Amino acid sequence: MMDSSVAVSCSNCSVRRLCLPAGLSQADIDRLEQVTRRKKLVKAGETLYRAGDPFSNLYAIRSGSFKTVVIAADGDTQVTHFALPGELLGLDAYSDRVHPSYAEALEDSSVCLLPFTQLEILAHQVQALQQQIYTIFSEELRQENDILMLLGKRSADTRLAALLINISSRYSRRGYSHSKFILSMPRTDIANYLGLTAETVSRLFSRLQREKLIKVSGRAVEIVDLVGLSELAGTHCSYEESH
Amino acid sequence: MMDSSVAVSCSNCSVRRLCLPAGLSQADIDRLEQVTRRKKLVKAGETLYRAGDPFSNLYAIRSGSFKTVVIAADGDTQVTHFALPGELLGLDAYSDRVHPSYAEALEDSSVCLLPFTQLEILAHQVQALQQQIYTIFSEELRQENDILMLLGKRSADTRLAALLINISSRYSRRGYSHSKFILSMPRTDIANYLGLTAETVSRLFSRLQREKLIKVSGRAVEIVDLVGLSELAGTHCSYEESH
DNA sequence: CGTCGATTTGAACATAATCAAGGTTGGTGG
DNA sequence: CCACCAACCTTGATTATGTTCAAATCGACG
Repeated sequence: MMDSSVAVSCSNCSVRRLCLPAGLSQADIDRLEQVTRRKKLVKAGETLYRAGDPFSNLYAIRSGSFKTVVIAADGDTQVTHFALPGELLGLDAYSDRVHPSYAEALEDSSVCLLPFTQLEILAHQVQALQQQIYTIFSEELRQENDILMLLGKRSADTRLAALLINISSRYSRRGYSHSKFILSMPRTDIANYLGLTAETVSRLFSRLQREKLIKVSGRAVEIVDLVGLSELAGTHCSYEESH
Repeated sequence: MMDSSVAVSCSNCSVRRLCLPAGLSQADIDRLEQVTRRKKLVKAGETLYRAGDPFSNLYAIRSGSFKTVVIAADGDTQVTHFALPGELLGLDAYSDRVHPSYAEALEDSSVCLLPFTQLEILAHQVQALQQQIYTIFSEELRQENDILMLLGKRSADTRLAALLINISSRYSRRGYSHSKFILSMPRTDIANYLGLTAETVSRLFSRLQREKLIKVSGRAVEIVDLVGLSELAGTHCSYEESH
């Protein structure tokens, strides 16, 4: 890990308000920084961790994006998450001390390493951090609920619409445009995530464009009719979850 | 809450080894009991909490079973969980301080009330409890991954097979037969959970019986060919997660 | 400019949804 | 004890939706 000497500081991190430091006092952030000194660069297509790897760190995404994938006994795979900057990876490994999924960078990315044992000790001393960890766990659970909702809905167009709304709101939360963004993942990953085939996803992009809800050009997406898309998705465009 | 005076003790609870006390010393359990004194009875069809209710307690199921359901903006519902004895309900409410789903008893049930604020304070003092809470959060996340896997798989028979295997292993963990059990939920709930219709689920039960993988009579299920069913489910029957 | 992977599009097919009856089961009251 | 009712479950016929297989096109990159 030749890049581990790179100095990292939460204080001047561009995604700190979305990450663990959110809501912490400057003094607490100073203490947090003592366990988050190391970062790691992961190139597009490389894995951050593999299924079965021992659990030692959580990873906070500084830049780039990842997909997490679980592998069934029969070798079948399922994309379970698309993770964006400020989001945490690896929480689901705690109980087994082993990562149940693998995380692969969708583009060149940078992550902070959070040694969990040290984080645990610090959380014991800093009440606000403890609560922040609970919050992140809980938010993760709630987000999974949303995905379940999405996959439970039968129609394919509803699923894609919901994913676009979801990604849009997450980009907007990062401070980027909520109407124009570049999807970092290929159609096959979107399809796998939504429980569809790549062909169907491609057709849906075409259809949504024909219906003047979005504009697509490869992985570049522009949401033209947010209200219409939200109605299709069934999740009346929720941008209020930002704060 | 007229039943709140009923004395409850973790020490002699039949599901303690599946619940929060798992792995705690007797001394720690004694302390835990001080915050878990109250229990509540919920009749079949009644709700334990509703979506939007303020978060104040976690609920540990002592007996019976529940479904948790999220309601989309368009009124559409999605069953997200079937919860059995020893399992905890309400964890996903932490971040918003509000329950994002409702929990309804599938049969007459009994739960322990765990006031989260008190639990949090105690966890701060008892390291083992703190870790147990992390573990439960993390297990919950991992379980959600399994469900995603399940919904992502295209074929309906695979989904039902996977659910049966999952429920079977959970019953076995409780000490009950893993080959014979009574499903406490109606077909419509199974269908909603699996992203199918009740008719399809009914046909699938018939088909799995015709193929000699199971025997069904209403809600009573017997798994005849566990290996065959596991192969269909794709999750090579995992009973090793018990300990 | 050529190559390879990713994407789009088309046509035939499969799977599960929908619509529509029947058939069970358990609880209630005569 | 039996009749009745209301949920719940099963089964069949038809239809809709998404998959599969196949081929053409696009686009990044050497």
